[in-house]
Amino acid sequence: MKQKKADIITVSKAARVSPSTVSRFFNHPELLKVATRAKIENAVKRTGYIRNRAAQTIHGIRSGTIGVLVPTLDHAIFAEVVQAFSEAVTKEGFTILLASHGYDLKTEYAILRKFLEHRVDGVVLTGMDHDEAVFQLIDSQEIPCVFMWNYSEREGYTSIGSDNALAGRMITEHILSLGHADIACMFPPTNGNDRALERRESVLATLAAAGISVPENRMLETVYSISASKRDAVDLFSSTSKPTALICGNDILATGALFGAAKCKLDVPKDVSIVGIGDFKGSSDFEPAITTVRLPAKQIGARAGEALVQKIVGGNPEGARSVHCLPELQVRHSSGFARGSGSNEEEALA
Amino acid sequence: MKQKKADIITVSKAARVSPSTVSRFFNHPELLKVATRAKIENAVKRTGYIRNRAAQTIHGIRSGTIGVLVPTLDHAIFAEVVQAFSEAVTKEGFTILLASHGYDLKTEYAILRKFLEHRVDGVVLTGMDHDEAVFQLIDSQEIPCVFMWNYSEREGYTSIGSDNALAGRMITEHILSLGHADIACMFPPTNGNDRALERRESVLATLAAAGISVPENRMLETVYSISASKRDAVDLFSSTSKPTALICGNDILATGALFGAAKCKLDVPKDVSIVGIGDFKGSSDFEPAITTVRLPAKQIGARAGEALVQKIVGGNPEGARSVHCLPELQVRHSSGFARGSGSNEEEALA
DNA sequence: AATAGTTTTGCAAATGTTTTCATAAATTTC
DNA sequence: GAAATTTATGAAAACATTTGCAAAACTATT
Repeated sequence: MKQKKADIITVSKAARVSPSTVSRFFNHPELLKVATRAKIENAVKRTGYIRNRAAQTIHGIRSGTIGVLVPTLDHAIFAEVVQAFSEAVTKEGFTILLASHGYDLKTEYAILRKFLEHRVDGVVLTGMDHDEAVFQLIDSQEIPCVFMWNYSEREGYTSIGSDNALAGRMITEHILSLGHADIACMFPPTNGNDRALERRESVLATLAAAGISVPENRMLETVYSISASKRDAVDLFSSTSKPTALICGNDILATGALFGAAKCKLDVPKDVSIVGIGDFKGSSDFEPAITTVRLPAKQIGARAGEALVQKIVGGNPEGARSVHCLPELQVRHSSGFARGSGSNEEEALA
Repeated sequence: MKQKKADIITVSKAARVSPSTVSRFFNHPELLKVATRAKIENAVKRTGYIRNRAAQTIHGIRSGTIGVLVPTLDHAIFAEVVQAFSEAVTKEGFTILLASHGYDLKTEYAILRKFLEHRVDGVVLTGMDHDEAVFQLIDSQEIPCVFMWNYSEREGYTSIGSDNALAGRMITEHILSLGHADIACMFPPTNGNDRALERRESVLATLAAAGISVPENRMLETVYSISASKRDAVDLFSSTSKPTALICGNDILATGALFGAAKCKLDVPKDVSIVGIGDFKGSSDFEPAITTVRLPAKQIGARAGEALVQKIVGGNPEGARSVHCLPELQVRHSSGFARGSGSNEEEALA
């Protein structure tokens, strides 16, 4: 029996009431008599009816969806942010439409358009580095929008995240405070990735301010992967003159670098200090535990979710202010005093 | 100027054609004269019109969305599967609706219903362990559906994934082949997680078949986290009689266990062999590289995506057959011969 | 230049809901 | 127990599209 999918009319017939009454059953049940409610409830069961949000949406009712746009889910950190975001908005009844652009800003624009075709109630984008068309589209469509991951003071937009430049400065100052002067850096490619760019620039600037410059061959550009960073670290550590410290643009690179050091039989932190940025999931349990700057991914995701929901249901699209989730230096065991810097100090807890 | 959002009528007026013509411009452009196309194209630009998929959807046209349901994105492995899936279906013009149920089967059912309200064109679920109502709903709604991650021969459903029991057997046989008899196990809680359950059962069964039973205190139930598994491993390794091998239900647990071993100054694999299941991202680069059974997450995600698209656009909902993505033993450096093996031959009756 | 044949376009109905307004039913009040 | 209220329900318009059908505008043919 090829019965068509039940619609509200099917239900209304089965319950011997009008379609409007069935609609009210779902949207304003308190307006119905208990008896009528029961009849309809029963009819819904029998017919297997499932409401059609598409049909509701064309009445200007919210679609109940939020578009989430990240570079990739392959980096655990974004997955974590998305998970936290998702939990925050699910609680309020929203479902997320998810897509990744692979660091391609044109793709990002195309996806945003697609989200708008689906009439999402709001969107979250990652970072502040976007095609100009993206900003224009957001403005012209007046769609509630939050930028997450970076904190930025760009006028007229809400961003929820951390200040990556600050994070870069913090980790660098930590390394400097340990007396290091012979420092190498390892950062991911920065195009389409303003987070990485800001970190690198501020690390370099902080070093420069301390009178330290990083020579070309100590400045590694390494794709985001443990195997690549392990390989590059092995190369670095195999050279005759090793640096006393390696600052990595994120904890994945630091992890790989630590494996590289282990492979080269280097003792961390005695022979070399290795630090990251991000404080990813395994970082604190690593042996040795990784010194890093914590960027509170879960908090960022959750806050971004709340802020966006606020914009959507709170009605005041200007409402949510940007919030800066402060980075926190986590001094652990992968960093120590520079080789031959003064005497053999004990580990100093700050 | 508070101009309302442009709809197809706004465009039709701007282009001085009828709404139907505008509709055709998008859906069957080849039916229009070049001149008309140009007029409309121009009008679309001027008005900033964005198509409304919700309105299309109520005509029975596909919504262009696929519902993806995973336990959580916090486990990198699921994020990876989702990423691969997403890439596969995005290529075909679909957008994904993503939600996680946190291993709660009732929540999963609720989310599935929500997906159906959004009139997704298809759904992917993780694993084969679901509320009976979930299967009923899928059957009654005749929605294209693929189960990913596990391979199963359950009649009438398409599953794309690996055989977890086989994976468990493979890693156990490897450990046995190295002469281990004093074996501990560490598995995550198994409720709502058939993958973990199948692995554990088959590991235990394989050991039993070899005449080895795992005493209560060597059978660890550890939540999926590096810190928990590190802690539990430290406890295990601190006891007076250490096992010669530890089989972990997944690579995250194995990673934590390796850190635990490092903390206890144990040499892996000389003092103890530690193996996992999954072959997660960092596993091959870990020091020592982790012996594990590879479950091809990327492949599973991609295949699942292709299969589902096939079901949706290919029209034949029965079309896509289940596919088994074979697990592969990866022998690396975290496993070795048992301490003092050779003299340790217990009664081996088969 | 009239006719037949095509191609292009518009009209109007249809899609599955919600909502306003009006009416019918139930309840309260005197 | 009838009138006045209040509450519950239905009819019909509205939402943003698509599409079958018919009319209009071209082309080709003679």
